[in-house]
Amino acid sequence: MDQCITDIPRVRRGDVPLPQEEAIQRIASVTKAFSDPIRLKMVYLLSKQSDLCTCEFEELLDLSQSKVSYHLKILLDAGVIDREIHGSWSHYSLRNPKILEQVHALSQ
Amino acid sequence: MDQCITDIPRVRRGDVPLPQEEAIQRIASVTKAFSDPIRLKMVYLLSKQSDLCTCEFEELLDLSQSKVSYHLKILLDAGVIDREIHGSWSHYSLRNPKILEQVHALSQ
DNA sequence: GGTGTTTATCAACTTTTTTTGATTTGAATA
DNA sequence: TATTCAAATCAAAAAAAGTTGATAAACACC
Repeated sequence: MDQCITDIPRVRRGDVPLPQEEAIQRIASVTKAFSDPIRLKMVYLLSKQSDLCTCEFEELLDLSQSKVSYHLKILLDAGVIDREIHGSWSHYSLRNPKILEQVHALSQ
Repeated sequence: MDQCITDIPRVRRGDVPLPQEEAIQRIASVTKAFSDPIRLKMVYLLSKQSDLCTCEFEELLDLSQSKVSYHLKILLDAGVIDREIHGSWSHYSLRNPKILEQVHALSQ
């Protein structure tokens, strides 16, 4: 057989320590928040318009009210966006206004 | 009622142009690739050990062969990793060695 | 050729995520 | 107080993603 690049097996269990499971889960919850097209569009809209309420997402993305609430909650729980309540309205904004650039950098 | 921060409705469909659906989908495929704990660990391992074959992921993460192949394919299809075939072995490496830092920056 | 190794793929199943429509909650207004 | 409006929540259904064990393909070695 062709010589493998290096000897095999080269690394065994325990050779490379992994991060804490908790740290992995935290990162996964954030990347998961960005992994849905609807939520990416929401983040995009917030990067152009720094403050939007639920009904504006409905209007801009042509989505049902419960669908909008569902996705906003995922972004909120992941810490991607913040909510400010004014009367009956919920206003959302990006916690980090530069986040979209960082997401975009992942796919370059 | 409390005065809303601004008049409503403030923005309507078409007011904020969205990126092409295709561009959104491409970004989503990358963020989705990073949204699973197993795949995050794989990327982490590759950031510490620049080249690993399928069976090494099995050993290091204590996972079945088909599960490892399944997750590696998702990372490969998203363009996160590259594959080099040597005989019967498939060797994987990060397309962008700094990608883990960028992923980590998302959750800061 | 026959055997063993590494890896990918497949189909069936399980789990998770998303969607949908209805209901509930809280607040403003007539 | 009754009504209306914005938004969250719920339960059921649908869709997507992940897991599992088996099979297949490609290669090396005897």
